[in-house]
Amino acid sequence: MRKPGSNGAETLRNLRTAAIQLLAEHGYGAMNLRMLAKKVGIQASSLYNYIDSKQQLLFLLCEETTENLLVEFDQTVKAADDPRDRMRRFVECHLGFHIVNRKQASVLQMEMRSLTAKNFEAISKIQRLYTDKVRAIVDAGVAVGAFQVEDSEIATFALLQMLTAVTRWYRPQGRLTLEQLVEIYSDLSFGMLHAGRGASESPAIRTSATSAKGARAITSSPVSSVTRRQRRSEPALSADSAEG
Amino acid sequence: MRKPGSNGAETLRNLRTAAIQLLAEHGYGAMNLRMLAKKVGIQASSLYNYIDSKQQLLFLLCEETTENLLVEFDQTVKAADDPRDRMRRFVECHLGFHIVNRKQASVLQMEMRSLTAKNFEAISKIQRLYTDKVRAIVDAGVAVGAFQVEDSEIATFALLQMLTAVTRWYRPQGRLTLEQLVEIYSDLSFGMLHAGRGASESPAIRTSATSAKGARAITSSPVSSVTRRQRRSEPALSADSAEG
DNA sequence: GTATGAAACTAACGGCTGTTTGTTTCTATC
DNA sequence: GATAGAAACAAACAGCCGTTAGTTTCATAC
Repeated sequence: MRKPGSNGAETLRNLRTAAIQLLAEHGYGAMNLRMLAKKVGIQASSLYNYIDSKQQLLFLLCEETTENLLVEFDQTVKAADDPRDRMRRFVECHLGFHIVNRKQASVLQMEMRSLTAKNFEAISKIQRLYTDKVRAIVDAGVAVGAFQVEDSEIATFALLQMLTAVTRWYRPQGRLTLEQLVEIYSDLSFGMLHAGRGASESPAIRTSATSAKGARAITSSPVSSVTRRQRRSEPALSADSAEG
Repeated sequence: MRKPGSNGAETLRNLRTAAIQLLAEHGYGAMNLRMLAKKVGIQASSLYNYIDSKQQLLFLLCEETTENLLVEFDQTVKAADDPRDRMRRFVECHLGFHIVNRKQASVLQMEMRSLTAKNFEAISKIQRLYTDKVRAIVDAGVAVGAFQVEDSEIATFALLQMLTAVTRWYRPQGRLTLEQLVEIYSDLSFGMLHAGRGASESPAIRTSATSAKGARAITSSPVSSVTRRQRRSEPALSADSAEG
C-alpha cells in the first residue's frame, strides 16, 4: 500500500522535524514510535524504512545538532582576532543557534543521557572540541588582560551553561528580539569575565547598534507582556527549525 | 511474608534515596518500578505500601526539593540587608544547595516535565515564589546603584541558570572545595551584575576567607586532575543527600 | 499466647512497546 | 505495458510496564 503522492525524501524530513518536536516535548523515554508515526502520518512499522532503531534516531539528531553548532562556531568566530571580538562573536553564535534551533538544542541537552554509552561518548567527543574552543577564547583573553577570572574552566562552564539555558525559557512571542537578547547576554557575559567596558566592536552598555530597524528601548517589563514582537527566524543561522 | 527486622520508616527512607538516585540516572520515563524495588530490596508490588503511584512519587520528591530550597533561602538571606550582602548569601545558599543536594536538584530540573499538568503547576507556583525573591534582590541592587543590568528579568534567569547548572558537571571528587566554588561563582555572579568590587562582606577577588582550614590556591588545572580533595558534605545544609 | 496490624510476598491483569514479517500499491524505467 | 524498486500497510510477537488482588509472615500489644 503506497500512498499516492508519497515521497521518501519529504517523509524523512517530516520524520525528523516530528521527532525533534516530540522528543523536546515528551523526552525519549516517554515518546513512542506510534505517536511519532501518527505525527508523520504513516504507520509505526513504516518508520523503519527510514530509521534503524529508536536509539539510532536519537543519536542521529543529537549528532547533527552538535556538528551544526561546531560548524557555525568555526564560520562565525574564525574572522575575529582580538579575544574580545572573538568572545562577542561566540556569544552571538551560541545564543543565536540555541534560540533558532531551540528544540534541537533542547533535545541534545536533555536527552543525551538516553543514548547508549557508546553513542553518548561519540557526542561528548564532539562537544569537548567545542568546549575547548570556547575555553581557548577565555584563556586568550585572560592572557592579554582583556578578561579576568579566578578559574577559567569553571568560568567557561558557567558561561556556556548560562547561554545554553535560553532554551529553557525562550518563547518566540516573547518581549525581546533576538538582537536585543544577544545584546543583553553579551553584556552579562563580558561582565562575568570582568571585561570592563573597553573598545572592540562590542557596544557594551549601549542599547542599539545591531537591530537594522532601529532599536527599541529595553525595559524590565515581565515576559508575559506580549506587546512587542520578536523576529521569527534569523536567516544567517541554520535552516530548518522544528517549530510546532 | 514479612522480612525479619523489616521496618516501615527505614524502608521508606531507602525508597526515597533509591528513587532519587534512579530518577537522576535514568529519568522518569526510563526508570521502572521493578528496578526501583530491586534497589530497595523488596518486590515491586510492595512499593505500593509507601506510594500511591509512580507519578505521585515523582511529585513528592519534586515538591520536597523545591520547598527545601525555599526554606533555606529564607533562613540564609533574611539576616542580610544590603543588596550586595543578600546577593552574596543567595549565591552561597543556591550553589550550596545544588551541590549538596545535587541529585534531588537534578531530578527537579530534568523530570518536572514528566509531571501531570496539575502537579507541574503546583511546583511551578513554588518556584515562581523563589525566582521572584531572587529578582527582588537584583532589582534592589539596581535601585541602589550596586548592580547594573540591562534587563533584570533576563539577568535573574541567567544568574539562576548559571548557578543551577552546577548539577550538570559537579562530581564530589572534583578539583575544588565547596568553599572555593562558592567563591568562584560569587565572583562570576557579581561580575554579571556589574557590581564592581565594592565593600560588603564579599571578599570578591581574594581567594580565602570562607574556608576554616585556610584556603588553598585556586588554579586552572583541568577537572580530571584529582590531586585535591573536596569536602564531602556541608552540615549546614539539608540532611540526607542521595549519594550512590 | 493469642490477636491485630504492619510489611512483605506471589501471581496475574490488561495494555503498551519496539521491532519483524509479509504484503500491497504506487511510481518510474525501459 | 510489463517490470522493479520505493513507500506504504496490517498483523503479530515477545517482552515489559504500572498496578491490583489475595496471601503469608513477622512484630507488637494486651
